[in-house]
Amino acid sequence: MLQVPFIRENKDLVISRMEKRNIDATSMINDVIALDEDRKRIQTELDNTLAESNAISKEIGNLYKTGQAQKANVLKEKTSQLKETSKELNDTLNSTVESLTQLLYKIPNVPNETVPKGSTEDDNEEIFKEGDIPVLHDGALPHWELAKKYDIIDFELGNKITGAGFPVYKGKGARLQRALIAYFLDKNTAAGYTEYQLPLLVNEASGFGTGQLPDKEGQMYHVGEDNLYLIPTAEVPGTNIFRDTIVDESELPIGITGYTPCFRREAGSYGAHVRGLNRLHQFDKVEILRVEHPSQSYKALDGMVEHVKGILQELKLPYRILRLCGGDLGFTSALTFDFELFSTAQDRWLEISSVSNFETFQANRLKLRFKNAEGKNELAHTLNGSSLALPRVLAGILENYQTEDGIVIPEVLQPYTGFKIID
RNA sequence: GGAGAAAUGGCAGAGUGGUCGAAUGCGGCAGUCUUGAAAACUGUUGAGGGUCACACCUCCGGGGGUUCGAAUCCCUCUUUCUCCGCCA
Repeated sequence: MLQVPFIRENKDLVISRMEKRNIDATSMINDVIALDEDRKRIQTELDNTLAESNAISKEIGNLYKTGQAQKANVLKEKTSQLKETSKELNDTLNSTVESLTQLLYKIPNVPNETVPKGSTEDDNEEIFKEGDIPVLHDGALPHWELAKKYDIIDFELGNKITGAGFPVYKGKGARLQRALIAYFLDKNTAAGYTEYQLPLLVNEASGFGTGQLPDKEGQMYHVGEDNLYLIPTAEVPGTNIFRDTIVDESELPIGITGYTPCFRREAGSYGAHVRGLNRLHQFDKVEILRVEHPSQSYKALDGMVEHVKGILQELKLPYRILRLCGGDLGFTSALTFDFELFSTAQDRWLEISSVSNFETFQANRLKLRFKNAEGKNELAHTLNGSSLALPRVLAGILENYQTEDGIVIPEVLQPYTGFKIID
């Protein structure tokens, strides 16, 4: 959620940057400013009424103490009018604040100046590409065929137990998945991130804090009985660690990492592109999150990109990095880099990581602040990224590392799997 | 799930109708002293709105009510603790 003072002081900038998202924000921004002025005006009026009424109450107290009950009773009559006025003003204030808040919920984050204007993923800007695309032997298979051939992932079994999008990993498939999780966590902790194990169900306030609620609740599975949501990403419980907190400037930067399953309803996405591991309702992911001083957050974002690059280099997988265009940029993000892995057997790029700087957009909802050098409380910046999302990395390994003798395990993973080939 | 108790500032903990945004202790910060540190002493130390700055307003788990006036009384929700039940 954007800060009203920021909107007020940077009106033209906000409107022009929103054009990158193909949004004409003019009327929304004007409404925000107008509503905020209303709010201030009503608030002041209410404050004055309350001040008067407080003063009278104090006087009544004194009169009673000095035995002047008659005079006190006269004053009491006066307050009933004030009470009525303040009640009305309070109602007006509440509805104004509510309108303002509802409007602010609808306004996405201001894109960074480097975000290209664009409407679809075709307008994303490729900024880096690395890794050799392997030449596969004749009869190379897509990962869902490989999964069946080597009996390491059973999609039909998942259908039976739960439904589509809940695969069952078996034997070396399960072990490879566990190896990847351990490997990612080790890489992240070696880079200074503190490992966390987080709740997989979150309450409304948490969903609100990171921006999933109120508008995107259809993406999450909801447990109605207890009004809890299954997490779509570790970003939600991980970032909400810091909800309603004021950290000391010396504690920054904060880096945490965590492995969690992720649950996404993915309503409405069906078709050829969701075959196999490409799009699931339940998948595993290792996430990295940072809380940064505003002056350091873009440097930190670059650092996260470099970190993820390092992992993909070690895995020797072909990948590219995209700078997302305004149209593809998430609601809460100011700048996002997507990592895509080339799936050789499918001949297409698969998104495996998304690294974003949210600036103060989440912090404002979370009330995540730090005490700055002047002793003032200031909103911190939050960032996060996948490091990495499991299924598509697994798909990429299966497809890119397949040989006629079986699937070779990348060298860095062998200490984790305990085997060198799936055959 | 049943019965009871509780929720106050970073922490501990007073406060049961008016001058309480809140005693006191610890912690934090600044200063005095010291070569430096510790100790001791002195001062300072919640958040938000509002203002050029003051004033002023709101907040004692959340919401509602009683009252001229609520941290304090009533209702309700949530959470925590204790006992019982169940249980990985």
